[in-house]
Amino acid sequence: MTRVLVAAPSAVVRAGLEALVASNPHLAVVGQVASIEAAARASETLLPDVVLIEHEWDDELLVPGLLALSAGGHVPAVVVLTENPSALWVAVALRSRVRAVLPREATAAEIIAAVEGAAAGLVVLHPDTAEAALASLSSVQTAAADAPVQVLTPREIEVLHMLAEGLGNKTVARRLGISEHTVKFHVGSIFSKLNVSSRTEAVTVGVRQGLVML
Amino acid sequence: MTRVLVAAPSAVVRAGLEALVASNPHLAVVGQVASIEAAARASETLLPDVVLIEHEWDDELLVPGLLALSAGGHVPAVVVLTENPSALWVAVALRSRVRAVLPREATAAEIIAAVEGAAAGLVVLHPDTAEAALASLSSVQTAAADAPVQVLTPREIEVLHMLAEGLGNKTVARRLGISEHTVKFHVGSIFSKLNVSSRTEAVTVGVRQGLVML
DNA sequence: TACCCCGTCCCCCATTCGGCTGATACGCTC
DNA sequence: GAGCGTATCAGCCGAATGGGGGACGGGGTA
Repeated sequence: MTRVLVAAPSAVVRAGLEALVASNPHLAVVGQVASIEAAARASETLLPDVVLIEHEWDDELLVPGLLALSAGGHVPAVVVLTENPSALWVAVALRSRVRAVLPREATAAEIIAAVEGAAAGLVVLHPDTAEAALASLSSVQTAAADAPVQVLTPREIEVLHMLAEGLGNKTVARRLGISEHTVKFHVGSIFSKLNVSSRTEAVTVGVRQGLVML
Repeated sequence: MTRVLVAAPSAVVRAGLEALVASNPHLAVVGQVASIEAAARASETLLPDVVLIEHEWDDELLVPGLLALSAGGHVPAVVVLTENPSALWVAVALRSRVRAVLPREATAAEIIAAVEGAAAGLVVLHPDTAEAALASLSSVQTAAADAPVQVLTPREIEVLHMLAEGLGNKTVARRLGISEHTVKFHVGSIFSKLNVSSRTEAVTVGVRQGLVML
């Protein structure tokens, strides 16, 4: 019997999830809480195998709670129902105890399967999410959406990597063994090719286009 | 009732998988075949929901068969048991109808969960595989590991998001309806909490720690 | 050869950034 | 009520950033 703890801010959603989970004879709901922080506390006494979390807002806000959930003596698997699971979020989540990420519109069968898979220690993802997440690792850019993928010269990519590390022009210059003026020139070229106007923006665009990986 | 077609070159393995699958009341084995090509043909008449494939050798040899399986009128989900699922193979497989990839040493509970997840249309992976696949996303992952993940205040996260967009302090100030001085204060707080010294570095660390998503 | 792109270097200059020392006010907890 | 954290505001200043301009060599291709 797999023990499930339901966490959702809305009582209606909690009731719905509990009914859905309890309909499966292999699963038992051992408790309901309103937040992931409460789930982390309740986890110590209820000892759930799986914590099923539904939440409303930014995925980032979930991170501290997930860490708290992984910090306790009893570490359950986590299933997250979220609005719009992005690839990067999934990558981060899987480094904690999150084992499944589903969109909130997931069907009953999907949620049941995700909970059971998570209980078995498997990673369960929605196809869209998985494809997006795994697409990032086939580093060869798959023609990013709008822009025809600006081609940076090898030197520019090298510089862009250092920008991503947060290095200043002077440090980049020392590391490449060239003058700071030249670095500024390269940075300027990157800006115009990526159609941005600040080094920080250049990094985000570079990451989005797969030019650099964090 | 989920209809499962078992494909494995070894009769012993087929029998084992059939027993394992049939032990679950939700699953029914509708047939056994010795190869993926045979599975593609049988799929047309047996109409399985899931094809459970166990195979011995290189994963790449499976690709033509997977394509055949996806080419027919009836397209089942596919669960693959393989020797050593590599990240790259997984990425490729998911673009066809493969929904689950497990090592051959997978436990009964894992296989059952994978079949059910695949039937529900979900992607199921073994943690090792998923981790390996997603590890490529972050080549230098030391930051998240050692640091106990500094918790930023909501306001700081808000500011960090705008930094990631490449906005300047002045623009952030206008957007938040606060003074530029206050923005600089928040940025400074972010720096010290994230232990960085430039806005660009703050963004990369924030992304790596899941505080912001690109 | 002439042309273009890449990489290198240089100057000037306005703007921005980051760090410093301060202050006020709100809400929470002890 | 005292203390702490969060959020707000202010001035100051040195350093870094970003955008102009022009110039030189080397490796390709037309």
